[in-house]
Amino acid sequence: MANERYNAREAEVRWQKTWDTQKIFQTTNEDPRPKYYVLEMFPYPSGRIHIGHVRNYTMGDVVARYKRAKGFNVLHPMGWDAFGMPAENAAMQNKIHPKDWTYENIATMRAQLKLMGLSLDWEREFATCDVDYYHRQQMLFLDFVEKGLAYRKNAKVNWDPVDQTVLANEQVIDGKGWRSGAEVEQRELTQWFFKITDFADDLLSEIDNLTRWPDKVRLMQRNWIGKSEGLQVRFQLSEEVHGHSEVEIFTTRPDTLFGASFMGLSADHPLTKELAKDNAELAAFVEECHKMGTSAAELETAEKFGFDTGLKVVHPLDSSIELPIYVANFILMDYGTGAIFGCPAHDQRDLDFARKYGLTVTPVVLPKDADPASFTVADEAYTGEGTIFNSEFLDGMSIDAAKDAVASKLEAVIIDDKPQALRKTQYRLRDWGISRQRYWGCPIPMVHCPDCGVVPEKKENLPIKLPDDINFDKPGNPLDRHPTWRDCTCPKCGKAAKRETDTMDTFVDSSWYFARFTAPWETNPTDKKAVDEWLPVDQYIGGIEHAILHLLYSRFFARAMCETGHMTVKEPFQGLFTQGMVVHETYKGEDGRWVSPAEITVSEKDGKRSAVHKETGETITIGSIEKMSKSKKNTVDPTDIIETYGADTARWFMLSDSPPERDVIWTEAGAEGAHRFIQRIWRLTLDVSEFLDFSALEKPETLSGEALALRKLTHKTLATVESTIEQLGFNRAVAQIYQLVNAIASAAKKEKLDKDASLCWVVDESMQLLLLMCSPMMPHLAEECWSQLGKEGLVSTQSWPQADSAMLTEDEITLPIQINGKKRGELTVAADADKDTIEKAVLASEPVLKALDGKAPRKVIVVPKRIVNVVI
RNA sequence: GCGGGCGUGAUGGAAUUGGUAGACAUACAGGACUUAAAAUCCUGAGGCCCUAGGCCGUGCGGGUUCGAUUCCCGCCGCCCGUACCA
Repeated sequence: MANERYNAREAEVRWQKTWDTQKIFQTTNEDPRPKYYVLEMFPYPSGRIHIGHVRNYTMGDVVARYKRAKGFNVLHPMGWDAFGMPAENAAMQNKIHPKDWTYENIATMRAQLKLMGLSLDWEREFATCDVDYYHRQQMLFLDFVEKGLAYRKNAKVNWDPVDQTVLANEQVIDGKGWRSGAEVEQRELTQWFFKITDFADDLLSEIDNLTRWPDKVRLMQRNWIGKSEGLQVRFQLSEEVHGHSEVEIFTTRPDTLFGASFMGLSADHPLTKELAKDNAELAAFVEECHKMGTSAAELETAEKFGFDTGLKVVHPLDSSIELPIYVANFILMDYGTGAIFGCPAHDQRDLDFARKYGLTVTPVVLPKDADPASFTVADEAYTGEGTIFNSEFLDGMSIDAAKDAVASKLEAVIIDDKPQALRKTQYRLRDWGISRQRYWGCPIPMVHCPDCGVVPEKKENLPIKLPDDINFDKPGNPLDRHPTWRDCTCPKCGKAAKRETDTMDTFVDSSWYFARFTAPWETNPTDKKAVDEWLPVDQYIGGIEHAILHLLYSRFFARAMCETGHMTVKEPFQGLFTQGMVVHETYKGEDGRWVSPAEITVSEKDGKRSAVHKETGETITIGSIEKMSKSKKNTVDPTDIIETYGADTARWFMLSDSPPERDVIWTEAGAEGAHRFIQRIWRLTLDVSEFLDFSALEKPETLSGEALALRKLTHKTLATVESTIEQLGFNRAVAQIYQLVNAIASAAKKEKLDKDASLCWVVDESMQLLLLMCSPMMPHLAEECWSQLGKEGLVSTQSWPQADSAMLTEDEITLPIQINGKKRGELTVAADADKDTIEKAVLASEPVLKALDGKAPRKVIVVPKRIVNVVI
């Protein structure tokens, strides 16, 4: 065995330079070969790359390199999702300008990424905070305004009354502002929205065609859009109040109308607002409702409260019944009409509410086999199937029939020239609020003119640049208090006017960057020819946390960009893969402070792992495995890993073991194991280059013994690696490669090779195929070994090899024999043996004869090429 | 609360998608080489029972099936999203 160690640090930089000077990863739009667009979700420039990035970008890089070898013109770009709150937080805490902070981070992270040897086209790089980029985003915004896809309306925000500023949901902790600790209030502001609901139906139905998306993501998007068929019903008030004579509700369960025991209004319902004007108690209740954050999780887990208005509505199907009207904190103004009827027996929230306020609970859906006389609902609402009862003319109907009967009946009732009820399709999806009262985002290019109102800025006046001379000494939006930035002239009448100071949600930036990558130099947002050729992205890779919002917003943007003539592809991502997180153990010192993995040494004794501080010797407690985070200090810096072991080790480890869609635990041992394997391939390469006389190799006519076995294994491995990479099952590809290396290593012994010329040829072929297979995953090592073996050119530019189909078939196969479903033996038969032959052989086999003991089997199940089961 | 997912040896996981559970790797133990260590190579191993051999075993409890890690129902635990974190 050769002893020279592979010097990854030296070799990796050298090969990166070679790829760079030969520009082999730069992509031109004019290339005639079939295109393949592989994209990983671009990073937020938080400061340094983390292992999660390494995992994400390695996966994409394997696909990019593999597809390049397969003959595709591959687009594999990189950029920065560079606007957002952390830059402003850094500005407040460290007195650094958000722009400087961001671009410094980008420089650091770019340098880190370059060490990984990713096959990226860096010529196309941009950051969303580049004026060039947000200039084009402002153009898109104006086009959206023109098409009615952007508009203004009121919406609620989290308001910090002490800091006098709008808070993000994550800045609200237990209902209090994170900085001031003040109780957060809901406030209404006029804000900009994108009309994503215009596309609700298309966004929903096209999910069916996203066959290369994970089912779970498709399901989540369907549920998010939340299409439901229901009935909008007008309930008449028993007496007119403030000019209101009725309240309209939306329900998906009109079949349960006879189980209604109350009506519920949102705290923001127009009637609630009217009533609160001269009802101090109600006004106080509404204010109480507003002392909550705006996030759904918070609203829905909060205890349910109601306020009895004392008003009544008349039951639409039985005028002798009157229902009380409550204002309740769990009814959202955003969904339906902001009013509901409560049927406690068949809705859990309504039931909780009814129990709290002592309202009646009348079941109207009878489960199958239940007794109508005794069926009651206690603490759990019945939401299942059944037959309608306690419901007059609906009794005995199925749920669906009753829904239809109620709809038909109320449609026919005319009040004030309008039917009392309308069948309606409702979506849970709401329009996308994009206004942010922050500095570090894309300015919304609109002007507020005292005479003309809200007017779009002229395109020729774009870009509306962010001013640099700002500070974060005071709370609130620096754009608001900038001495001059707001001042402008009205694009319509030319008089003095003010700029909009809201900036755009950073999700806007990431909703079209994939389109911009196809022609980042273009003066328009897109080069239509380029974008239509490159899109959709063939393989998009990123975290599951983006399953809904980012992906849905991007799908909306593609549609909106189609409507405004910027492209014609409406589904941006044809293939989607969601990778898991990288997690790590946590460590705590004696005083309970978090300690980073770099500060400690872990040892194992008698199966018990313990840790001590490297410098102080202090005992360290090993804690649970958690998502890597700065606050818990359980992060691993990829640059440290690359300096210690090299980029290929980091890449290989991130692909090994864990299925890519699942979380992976970063362990030092795992990294060392990956590194040992890299050294093993290098030693194997040195051995082979020493033992083989490459000039004397000749393809043998026939193969037998170990040479045949190795060649079969090599080609089978090639076929498997190919199919697993196609499925992004990298961990399985890795396991196959381990096995192949074990086999090559045992064949590549000097004494064996000296005796067997055909084995020499097979080993040479196996090594070449091995390196080609490894190249997408460990590209630097593959180059180094390729050149060590004296092969021509760069591995990175070789074509993907084709497996020899003659090597993939077996003459004989071994079938497991089961008796009563348990494995009791094996049977070797010809691969093409038919059922009868197998059955006869099985019945004559030793374990079966023994188990049957002269009796006849009850049943024999033969699954060709799989298994035989004898039932006794 | 709601929506989605995951759970297999000491550990990461594999299992041709209903057909031999534990491939491959990590950690561990023993051996070889070495003055020694590292590296490397070889060997062992799911648990239990005294062996032949057998029993148990894929979070827990049920079900469907000749056969279930895989499908169905109900629990438990953890994770993601929940519209202003990105």
